[in-house]
Amino acid sequence: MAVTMNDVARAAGVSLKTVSNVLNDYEFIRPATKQRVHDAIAELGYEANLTARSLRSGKTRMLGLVVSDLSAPYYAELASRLMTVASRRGYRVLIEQSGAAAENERTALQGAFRQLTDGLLFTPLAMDADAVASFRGKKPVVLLGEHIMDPRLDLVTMKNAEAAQAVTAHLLAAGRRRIAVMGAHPEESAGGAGLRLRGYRKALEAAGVGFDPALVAPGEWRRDAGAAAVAGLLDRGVSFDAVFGLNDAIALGAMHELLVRGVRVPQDVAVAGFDDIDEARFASPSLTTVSPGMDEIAERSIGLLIDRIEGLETADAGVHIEAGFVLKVRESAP
Amino acid sequence: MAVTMNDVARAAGVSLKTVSNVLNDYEFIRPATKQRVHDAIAELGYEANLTARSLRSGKTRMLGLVVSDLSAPYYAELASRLMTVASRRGYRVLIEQSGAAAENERTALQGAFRQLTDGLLFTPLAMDADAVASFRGKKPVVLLGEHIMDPRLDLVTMKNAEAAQAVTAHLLAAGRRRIAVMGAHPEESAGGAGLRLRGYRKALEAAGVGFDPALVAPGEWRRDAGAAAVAGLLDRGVSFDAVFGLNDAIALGAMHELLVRGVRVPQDVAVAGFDDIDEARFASPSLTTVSPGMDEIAERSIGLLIDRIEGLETADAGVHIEAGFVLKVRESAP
DNA sequence: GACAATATCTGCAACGATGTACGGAAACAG
DNA sequence: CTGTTTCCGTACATCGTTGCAGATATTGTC
Repeated sequence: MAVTMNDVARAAGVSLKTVSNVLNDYEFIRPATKQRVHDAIAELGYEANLTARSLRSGKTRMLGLVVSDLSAPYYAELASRLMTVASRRGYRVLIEQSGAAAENERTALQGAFRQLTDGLLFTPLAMDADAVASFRGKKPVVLLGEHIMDPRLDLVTMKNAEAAQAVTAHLLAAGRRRIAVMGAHPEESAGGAGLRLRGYRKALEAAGVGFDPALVAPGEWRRDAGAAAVAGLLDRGVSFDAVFGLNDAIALGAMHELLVRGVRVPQDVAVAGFDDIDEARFASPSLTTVSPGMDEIAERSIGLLIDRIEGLETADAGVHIEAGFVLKVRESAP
Repeated sequence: MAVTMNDVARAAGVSLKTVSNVLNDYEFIRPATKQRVHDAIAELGYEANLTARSLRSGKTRMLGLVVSDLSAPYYAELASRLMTVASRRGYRVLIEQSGAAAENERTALQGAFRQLTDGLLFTPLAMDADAVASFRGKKPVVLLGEHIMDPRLDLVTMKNAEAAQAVTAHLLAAGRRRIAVMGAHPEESAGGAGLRLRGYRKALEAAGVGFDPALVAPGEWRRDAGAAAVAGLLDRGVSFDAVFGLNDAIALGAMHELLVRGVRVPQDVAVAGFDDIDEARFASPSLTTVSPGMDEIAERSIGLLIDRIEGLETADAGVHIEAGFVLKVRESAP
């Protein structure tokens, strides 16, 4: 049987409530009593029962993080940072994988997962703004990374369109004219894919280069999908002199398939990605990409969420935070 | 205010306890009453309060996973699979990053994290068997991946030494004689590094090739450490014709540095790793490595842990499970 | 038809903390 | 020295569930 507050109270010769008051930094306690309580706690090795505390207080001091797949490098790196930042403010992060399925996203917003957490960092991939707004419930939700620009919802995002435009412009500036895009999500309106694609088209337009739908390859944001997309284009005989992967995993998969097929990178085809995961730096050739400021995103999203939870942020409308980006020019597209 | 069991009881015209009994599959309930309760639950949209349930029952239905750093690809991929497997048995996984620091590993074993979980999957990097055994407490702990062969402790591992030996033997068979090893942890006795290193030496011995300490580069298991290790060897003028990274991240970082320096892989130096993370398949050249059967590890470690928690596994001594391995020969070391 | 055995349901206490309300002591004003 | 204010500490109820023990209904046995 674990040591309870009652045991501490008895040992310190005070009431149970006084122990509770000491632990909760209640103002009016004589230093002497406070000391006695602390001594008793140390002596007995008391640790507060978090479950009981949660039941009574209604707070769990856990944040929920909903991503499609934790094995995706971007999410893994993000989750790692989020956990570190959260712990500095005394919170833990509980992760849920949605597999990008609308049903799983809904249960994450409403079900048991929600109960276990005081607030949610949510990466909506299948749900749209209206669905999120109607299912989100009362506890704070901060949308992450994607770009559902809904005035009702808090959002921490990156400059998806601008960054994608910058990458594309970089490829164009290097003389590339037939830039294949990989990882488009045709039936998805929300989500970064659409915005990044928009940035791509805007860059083309600005450069006076025509948009060719044949160069747009749909696919999930995984290495194997990138490889498959390249294989598809090559097999169909579509010609292209650059690949823009809508995220790094896709770009790296694409680059691999190009090299396997004997296509030289960057001489024959330049390759660029999006996210600047650690792997991008160490790929061969190293991957040109855009860094969305993950540290800033982690810091500010956790900050906003906890501020909402603790009532420090009280804006009625959604708070929108957009992190900056940095183009990282490397060997794959100099 | 959320709907409670009491509300359901009132709506169904039964006692609170009967609702509880229905939810806990108590045997003696008339089908008719059971139906009424279920109807009331559906009508009111009742969901059990997990915190209250935990407080009363002492179970959280959460498993703890302690790894050094979730952004390490191996751990990210493992965590993802573990979560999926656990959810099939009705458990969630709460992750804690230890940073490979002994102090953090200890608090994960004893502190608040422990309270929140019914059992632990623990990757000890800094602690040794005795420390784990003495701090582990009463709830089940299954050691993961490393090779603290302690008869007191449950353990799911891979064939570290054998697999490392196989990789090294493969390099030797290809005619490599000066095989640099990267990622050694000199002052660590527990942990996979030592075992993998042992496998390496065993292979050398079996082939009658002398062991050269100058070829052993210490370093953390990250890409940048691999790159730094290669840089160190090259700068010191140490000659070598192969690199064995004690994990894939190290090997990939090493390979990157080699290529940057104009060393051809595999012609001049062959490179092999350990773990078979997804990235290894898509690297260029693709990375020869050994697959430790991650699916099997995930499946069996979760299985063992939950069996312990639920009292289905009652062996007094530690259960030891060793997953098989498969050598994946790819371009970096054909 | 009486008694035991079994099935079905219920009430109360408890898990371990916190919120509210209040009582007594000390400090201060007049 | 009384009355008010400020400190300090306590008792009791409560969060929403489950374990235990028991009450009541139903069935079976002879």
